[in-house]
Amino acid sequence: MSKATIYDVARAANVSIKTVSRVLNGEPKASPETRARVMEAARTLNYTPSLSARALSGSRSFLIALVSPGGVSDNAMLYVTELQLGAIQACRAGGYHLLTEYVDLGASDFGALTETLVSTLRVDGVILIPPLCDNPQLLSLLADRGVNCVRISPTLDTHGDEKWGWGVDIDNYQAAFQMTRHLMDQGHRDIGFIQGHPLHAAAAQREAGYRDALFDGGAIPERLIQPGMFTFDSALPAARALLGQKQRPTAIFAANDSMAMAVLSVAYRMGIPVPGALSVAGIDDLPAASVVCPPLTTVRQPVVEMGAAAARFIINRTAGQVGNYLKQVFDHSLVVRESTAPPA
Amino acid sequence: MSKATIYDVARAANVSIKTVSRVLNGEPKASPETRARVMEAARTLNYTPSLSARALSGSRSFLIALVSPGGVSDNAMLYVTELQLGAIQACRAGGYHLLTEYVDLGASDFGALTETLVSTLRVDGVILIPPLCDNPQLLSLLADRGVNCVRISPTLDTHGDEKWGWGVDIDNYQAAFQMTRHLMDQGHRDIGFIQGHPLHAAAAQREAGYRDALFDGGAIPERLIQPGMFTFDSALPAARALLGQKQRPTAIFAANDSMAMAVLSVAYRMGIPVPGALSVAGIDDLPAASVVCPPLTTVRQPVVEMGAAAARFIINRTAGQVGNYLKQVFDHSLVVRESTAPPA
DNA sequence: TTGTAAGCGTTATCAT
DNA sequence: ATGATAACGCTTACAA
Repeated sequence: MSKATIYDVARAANVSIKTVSRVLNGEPKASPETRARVMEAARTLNYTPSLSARALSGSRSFLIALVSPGGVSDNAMLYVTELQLGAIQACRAGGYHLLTEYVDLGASDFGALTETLVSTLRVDGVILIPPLCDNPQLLSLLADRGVNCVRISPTLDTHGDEKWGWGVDIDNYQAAFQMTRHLMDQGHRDIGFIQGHPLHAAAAQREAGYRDALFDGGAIPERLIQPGMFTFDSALPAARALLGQKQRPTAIFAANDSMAMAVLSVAYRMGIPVPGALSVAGIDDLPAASVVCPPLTTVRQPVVEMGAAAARFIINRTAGQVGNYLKQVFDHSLVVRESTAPPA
Repeated sequence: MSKATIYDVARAANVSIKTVSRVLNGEPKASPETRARVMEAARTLNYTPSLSARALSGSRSFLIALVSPGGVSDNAMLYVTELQLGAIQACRAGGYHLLTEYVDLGASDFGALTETLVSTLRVDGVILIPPLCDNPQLLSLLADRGVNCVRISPTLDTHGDEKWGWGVDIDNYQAAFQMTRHLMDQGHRDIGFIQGHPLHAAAAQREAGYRDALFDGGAIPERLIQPGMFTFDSALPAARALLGQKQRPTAIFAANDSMAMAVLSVAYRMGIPVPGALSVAGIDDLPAASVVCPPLTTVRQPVVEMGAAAARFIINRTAGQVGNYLKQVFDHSLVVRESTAPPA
């Protein structure tokens, strides 16, 4: 009924608690016979070790914190759910558990957050969601305390310094390049672009991919490029500017899905049929992307896998394995749905 | 640099560790003077107590687990993010932390999950997302171990038995009733309805609200009511059935937003203008609801608040306060956007 | 290969 | 009002 302890197992298996500990932690020294006896005892007693006790005594807490920026209401944040799913799966596989914490970017006390993470929780690592993963203050606070950080789609250039943590990302340049080429393959030449948040490196990389793909011999008229902030609302004026031109583009490529949906919305209001008179594309493959009308052509990031890789990195690192790569780049894939078609 | 312990604080304040513990836990017996000295010492030392140590020694772990069903890819699950946000906020306010766990509904070992929650993590409570919150096996496993459960939008009737946990919900009947009336106020009489998952009590309650509002004197032709499962895909055939009728309804009310979006999608493909020739409404106010074309009229649940209330309940419960209410019903609100309008 | 004993940093039980 | 001291359940030296 009440929880079994290591002593109960030791007694049942007729060994010392140390032996139980050894067996359960997979340490080498233990005779197969003893090992079997201990395993058996643990199973029948329904024993699972106490995390608190392990953490208090050992050097690991078996806890990973996923830290997201609070106060973000845009649905761009939705991929966090998938990231979390991947992280949880990896945690389970490694006997770890995932804590979720939010930080308000505005009036936030990164010092207190760090203290909580390090002293109270003693987490074995932290997964940072953008734009937290690019906050130099938070990053250095964590680095000073020796916390393993994994940054999701990191922007801030760490100049190869490992102390700033490890990162997972896709090749944003290639993703945008390929999407632009997809549009061009369909016959589009007048392709508008809505930029992402200027402080986010992914934004610049995506714009570069667009520019390089489109350039291909001729200069790009600046009227085709409009500013955005990665949010739905920020793309509304950009879409209006693009679609209000006398010679309006036959396609618009937004730097992410939230903004592409804004384009869809503006086109809808202006009575411009998509993809009949306008093709629209984004990047991210948000859950909503397949549900809007028409379903959005976009680039899919393996977000679940990225979350799992992030957690795995921390787990391996804590277990002593030293992965010395500073960033892992994942494969993306073009998802062609109905929002893109050859121009009329 | 390295973490301060209660001993460091005791030494700095020139008291015993017990006194430090007392002061920090707000226990009554402590002279104001001593209290001030301890607080001061704790502040300057940047001391935060170790969760592991507290959990190991005391009766609380300061941990709450949010358990979601895994393998759910429908965007209906998106409100979990908001629920989580609320729960985290409440946790922070109470010195708690939120763990997230997933369970695969298919091949899931609820016993192992329970053991992890109870023995390994020793969580102070569990928040259960539908349809987990209605799984009798899991529920009784947790109840047997004395785990505080909070069920989100619970379905399974617990006949007022407190051991099955507490619940948070909205008044689904009223929500559907009001939405139907909104449609009727606009002049609609031929209002189609897409049902929710048959095993989910909210589905039945919403249907009842719809029926009662619409009935109002005359019987409801069964052709107006089509089956659905709360998912986008499940509502596609239902929408087609409704819109394929010679005398098609002038409005469709889907039991949730995911399905309402499916209606939008089918109408789009059939060339039926919304809201010109068809009004569409849902329930939930998913993040995507405001982004689709046209923006969806729906019912908003205070999901963030519900998450916070769930966590708060567990925290208060663990702290000894006995809230003996079995369910808290939150206010919903009609969100009228552009997908509903008077019939032509 | 196995066992003993000493922490880990708290809370809780007694005294004082 | 305050302080020793014993748990709590484990890992980690250090022996045997």
